[in-house]
Amino acid sequence: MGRQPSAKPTSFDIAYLAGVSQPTVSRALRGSKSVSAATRANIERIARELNYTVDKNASSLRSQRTHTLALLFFEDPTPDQSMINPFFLSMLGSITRQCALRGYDLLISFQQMHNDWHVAYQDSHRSDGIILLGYGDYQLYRSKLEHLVEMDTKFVRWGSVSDDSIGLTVGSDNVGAGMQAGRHLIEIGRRTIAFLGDASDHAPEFQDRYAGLCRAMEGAGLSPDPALQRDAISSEESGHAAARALLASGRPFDAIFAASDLIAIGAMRALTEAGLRLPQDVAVIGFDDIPAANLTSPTLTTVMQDMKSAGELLVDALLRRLDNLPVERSVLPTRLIKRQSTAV
Amino acid sequence: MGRQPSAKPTSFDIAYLAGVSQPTVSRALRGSKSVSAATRANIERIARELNYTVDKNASSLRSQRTHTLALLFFEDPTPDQSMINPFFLSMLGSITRQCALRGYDLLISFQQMHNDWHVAYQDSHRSDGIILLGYGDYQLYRSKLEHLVEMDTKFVRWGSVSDDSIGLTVGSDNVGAGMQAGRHLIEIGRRTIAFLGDASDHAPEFQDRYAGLCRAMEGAGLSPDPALQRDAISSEESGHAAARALLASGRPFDAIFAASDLIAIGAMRALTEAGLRLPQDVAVIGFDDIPAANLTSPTLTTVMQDMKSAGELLVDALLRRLDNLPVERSVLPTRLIKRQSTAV
DNA sequence: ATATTATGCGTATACGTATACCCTATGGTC
DNA sequence: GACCATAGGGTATACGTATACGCATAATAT
Repeated sequence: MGRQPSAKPTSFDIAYLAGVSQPTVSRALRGSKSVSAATRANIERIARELNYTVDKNASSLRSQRTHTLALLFFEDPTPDQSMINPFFLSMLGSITRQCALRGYDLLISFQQMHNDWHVAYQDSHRSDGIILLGYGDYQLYRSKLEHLVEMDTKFVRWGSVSDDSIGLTVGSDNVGAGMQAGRHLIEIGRRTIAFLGDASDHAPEFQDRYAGLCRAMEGAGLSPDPALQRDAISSEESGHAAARALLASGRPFDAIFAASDLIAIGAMRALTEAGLRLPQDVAVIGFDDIPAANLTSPTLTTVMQDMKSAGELLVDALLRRLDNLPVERSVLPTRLIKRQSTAV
Repeated sequence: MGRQPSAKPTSFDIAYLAGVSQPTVSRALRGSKSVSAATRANIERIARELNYTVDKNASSLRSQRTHTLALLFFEDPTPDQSMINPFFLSMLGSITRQCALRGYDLLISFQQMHNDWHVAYQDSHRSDGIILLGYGDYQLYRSKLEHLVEMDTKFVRWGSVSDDSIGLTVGSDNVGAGMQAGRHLIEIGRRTIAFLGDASDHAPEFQDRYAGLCRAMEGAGLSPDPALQRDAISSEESGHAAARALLASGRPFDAIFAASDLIAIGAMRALTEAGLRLPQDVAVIGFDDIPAANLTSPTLTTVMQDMKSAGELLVDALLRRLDNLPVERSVLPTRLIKRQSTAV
């Protein structure tokens, strides 16, 4: 529209045109009720005509609120590689959308985890709070989290929601998800179910999924065989190696529950290479429902996490934390997506 | 380390402790050479001890430079879906890394394209410049770009680097890539090569890839058959539909060059469903080298774009533009990744 | 020895907004 | 008719940093 090619208008310009003072402009545009309706309407009209925008820096400096959140990925195995776990990417979409809805900007960083996050983002007033995402070495992670808590950094994280978790956490019901997967495999007649994924306390989410599987099996009168659990981190290679090791052990099994789709995909490759038929010989279930899960052959049955709610809850929890409102951990239900890899 | 639990230190605090004035602190920390080495060292030491960080808002307000870039995705087909083209995600990784290296923060948004970007990011001093990414309706896109140019918004975009392109552009050598793909198919003995992808000027990148294919064929004495080109947007469904239509036409072909991996994957599914053997009956080449390309069966031969350089060049070009340095469009070479879908 | 320039730093102020505080005119209360 | 509350908006100032300018002192030139 009719826009001045001149310098950017300030609240003083508007004030002058409206015949009021600058603070009145500020009040009017921020919705203060101590401005008459007529004055406000006039100011808003002029602001629109001039294409006025509040200067973010000045506003943040004065109010000490940036209306910006920082999203940080924590993932240690691939410092240089641009390969990001596809699961987190769909989370990213969800979070950006929610930030936009709530009127917040989103700053993102894939940098390696270091101790200076509070400095880099909060102390320098780049963002009001931090969202943490990522798998990785949980022990290392944990010490960093403790540091953040100590520094009184405002943050929320995605992860395993257990009692001892540090800071404010939002996550899926991993135990429940494990049960879903286990029950489904049992329903289709499988009795000896292997689990691929780190079950130590280095990876609480995987641990929970395994616990859920075990509970489902016990509920059906089956006893989980610890020898059928193999460690794996969330990568295709790791899944491939774990499945090969399992096969090499000679221990029979008729199903695999993998702690992530990447693991499952690697495992399926190993099984196929070993001449096994899927799902007749071995049924496979993954976790995350990444896009590739629908492309494998057979297509992969998996547990889908509620990404849409995840982003909403993460952002909402963090904003409540910033406002010092009461806020509790959230646990999200999951959904089983049945595909060919368990279709008998 | 020994950190005051009190309010955040300012440059005045440092100045007081160092026995100098606040501006000297600012100069010292910003590397001005009109500060003696001794004074600077002392100031830096105190700043470190106090865990001092420059306040981003105050700094940006005063200097009128935010040291922040905004990354905007433009993709119209899926306004609500969180499904993002995997290709752009690897670009995202590359860009974030480069921003970090250059000392810039990255603001990201997946919002729908609208006319107010300059307002939302540049005019409000949220960022110094904008990076545009995305496929989509090019005609619509084009009008928006013209608007940005008119508003003197500082931006750079990823796309087809042709003479009439608007604004500063960085992109792959799509014509050259098409030639690479075509030559490879010809080398393995294919003569009737189909192309799946929009070849109209709605999608200049796809158009260029098709042009490269045609040039390769003509160079080998073959004449491209226009009937073997079928429109498709970058999605699996679209690729599936296009391939089915091609099969239904009854026109024989022994190879497909798809304008993107997603299209190729959809096409492979259609071919398999039709009982054709890959690559014996039909060889397939995709584009982008998304992670899933290595998971299909057969694994997909594809053209890889140089993501690492892409991020570097985009960021570098934009920063040069911000500094009013001379900057030109860049064209990046591509690399053919041979996999099973063309292994005869 | 005087003029000249560079070095190192302090003084003053601008960046644009938000908010605490104060003031003026109403209107209603007894 | 003196009294107080309220609406509506002005005045002053703070947020923390960066930069134009000026002014010494010291270094160099002539």
